[in-house]
Amino acid sequence: MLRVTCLSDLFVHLLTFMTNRASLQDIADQLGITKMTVSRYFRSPEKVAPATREKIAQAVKSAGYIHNRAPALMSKSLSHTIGVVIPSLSNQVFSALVDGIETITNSESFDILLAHSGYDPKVEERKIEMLLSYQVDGLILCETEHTDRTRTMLKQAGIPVVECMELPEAPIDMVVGLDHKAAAFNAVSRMIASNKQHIVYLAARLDRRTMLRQQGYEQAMWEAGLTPQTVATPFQSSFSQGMKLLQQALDTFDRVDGIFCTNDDLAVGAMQYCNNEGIRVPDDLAVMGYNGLDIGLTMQPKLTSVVTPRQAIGIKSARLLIDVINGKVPSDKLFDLGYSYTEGESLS
Amino acid sequence: MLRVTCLSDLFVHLLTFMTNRASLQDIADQLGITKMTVSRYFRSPEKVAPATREKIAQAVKSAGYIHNRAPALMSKSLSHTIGVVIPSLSNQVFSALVDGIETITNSESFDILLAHSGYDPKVEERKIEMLLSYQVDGLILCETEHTDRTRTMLKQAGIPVVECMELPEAPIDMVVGLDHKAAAFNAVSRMIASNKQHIVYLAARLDRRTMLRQQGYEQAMWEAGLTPQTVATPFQSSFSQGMKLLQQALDTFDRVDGIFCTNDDLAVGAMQYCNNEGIRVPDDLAVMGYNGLDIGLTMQPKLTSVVTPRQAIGIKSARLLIDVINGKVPSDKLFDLGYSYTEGESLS
DNA sequence: CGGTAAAATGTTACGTGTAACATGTTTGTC
DNA sequence: GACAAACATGTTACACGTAACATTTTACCG
Repeated sequence: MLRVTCLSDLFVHLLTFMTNRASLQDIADQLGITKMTVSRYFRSPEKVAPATREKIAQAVKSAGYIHNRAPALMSKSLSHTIGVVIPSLSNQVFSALVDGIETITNSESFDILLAHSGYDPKVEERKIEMLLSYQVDGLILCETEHTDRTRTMLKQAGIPVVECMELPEAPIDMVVGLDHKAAAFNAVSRMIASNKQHIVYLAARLDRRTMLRQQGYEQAMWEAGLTPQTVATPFQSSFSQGMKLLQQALDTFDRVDGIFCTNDDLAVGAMQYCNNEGIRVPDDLAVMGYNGLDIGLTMQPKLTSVVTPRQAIGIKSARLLIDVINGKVPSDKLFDLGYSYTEGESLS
Repeated sequence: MLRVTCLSDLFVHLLTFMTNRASLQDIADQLGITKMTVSRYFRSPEKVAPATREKIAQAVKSAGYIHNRAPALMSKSLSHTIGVVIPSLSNQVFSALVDGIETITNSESFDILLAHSGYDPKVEERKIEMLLSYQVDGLILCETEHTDRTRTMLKQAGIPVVECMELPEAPIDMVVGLDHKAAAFNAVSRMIASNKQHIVYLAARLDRRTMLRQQGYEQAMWEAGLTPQTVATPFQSSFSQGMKLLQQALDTFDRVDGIFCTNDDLAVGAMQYCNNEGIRVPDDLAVMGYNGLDIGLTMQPKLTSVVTPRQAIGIKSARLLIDVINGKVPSDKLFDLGYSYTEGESLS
């Protein structure tokens, strides 16, 4: 029952309704109860009498109350929110990762605050600072290169952090990923095993993961008594970069009978180039990609590619992070989730 | 100068430092000043004496203070944050859009809270509710289908909203986009003008934009006295879907001499299929894509595609939203930013 | 120096949901 | 109908950065 003792009270109510967003107090006033009961209605409805529950539900609906998490953020209790920083918003690798993360956060009633860094540690620093200012309970980062300030901030923030996708040399806290160098080594060894000798590494956007794959590639070549040869561009990788890099490789080196591409974008671009130029894959040129994206399987022949378990990495990362947030002690701080291959035909 | 009157004071300081994150008060106590001065150091440093500034800078650094926006969110003042909901995290269209948005937010010192809906209005509703709970000053949405509850919430939230990419029938507030039906009509008319008569529309993920393009396609066909024919799948579009849909079109219809694809993923998949099957583009089959992504230009022949000005849409959306947040009255509530074409060769 | 303007710093109050504890109310049992 | 237990609701205090206003300190000039 709305209790209005005088006209000015009503006026104040109307005014509040017009200008400010409704608060718990507004709902409570309207029903002649305290905001605590309304708060309980949201947090633990079973503790509110059914009749009251009904009244509140109606008042909440008519007032259009929207939860305000600001006060809760001020208390030291958990915000039930984790921050996720991905490098790019147009890469299936990270969208699958976030999908994995969300299967866990949804079932655990955690929220995600998402930010993207554009592969730039300075931007990552800024975004992490923003996420910390929202009092997130934990962070999932997809890169392992961080500014000094980022490392200091994270140390002082005192929240759990998962670095994922890769196994960093200097982990901040926990790690869920795979060994890109080992994967590259294995992939190139496969190419060599199928009698390719003049394998070139195609690389773009020279970040750490690209470098690690290069190391694996070079090790596999040296161990087989072959000479590693690389063409690289600092630009963002793309299909057209893949075409250009293959062209450049063929121009630069006497013989090329295989290419190991740092990702599927380059590999597909390169295969396009082969199609256009009449180079037969895999007879004239073996092609190995990295990531195992859908597009590789539409190629003729199908692209052979290293598959990274990105959804599983997302799931494991979120699981681990939330467990630690909830006070569990993890069995380990590092999880290597390995890799596999697409069933392609571009190798031999 | 650190003023510690007794040992227990020091102990409390240490304890605070160990367990809780440093607050403005902690910094102030350490320096024997009030937190207000420290707050000013962050908000308007020019109002703090240089000597004090120096001291605070040092204390802030050693304490590892990280700004906490929770209290500010409780005041009715602006949070200088806008929420952005995109449908997908692996689509160049939306990453370019966000890039555009960020050029503006960066220069205006606004932060972005990002969420993704997976093209699902129910998920969009949840994400919007979350963003509102963080007291964002405005919202940019990339879809025009919303649940009833979303519309109610947004009305009651009383913040400006920009719907972008499209021109909705029932706009919530402001709109920045383009007319997909008109673009499709124009694109198909071009195909007809280059003497194609049996043009099939290839569609996936049957959302509103897909439908609008279908309407434009059908209108163009009818007006030219031709019969529209569509093959569609409810699944997410992908390169392999493009292959399948073209195959299906060729199986289903007697003659097909052109395809209009709802996006470049399908178009590229379809062109792959042509490459694989020896269908000549554009002589046997004209192909028109939609979005103008990089990959289209690596094809042989280059894909002709409708280019949507997504970066410009992002810039305009953010500009408009922030202007309104800052109290300006916009000259208009709807901005149609048009479309253009890639210089492709897949048409004629 | 005196006095005023400007600069620097301080004081007070505020916003709002919730934990922890306290009080009031109903239910059920003998 | 008395009383304990369970249930429902209320009370109080708290978190912390900042706007608005108040006070103190410094700078400057005749």
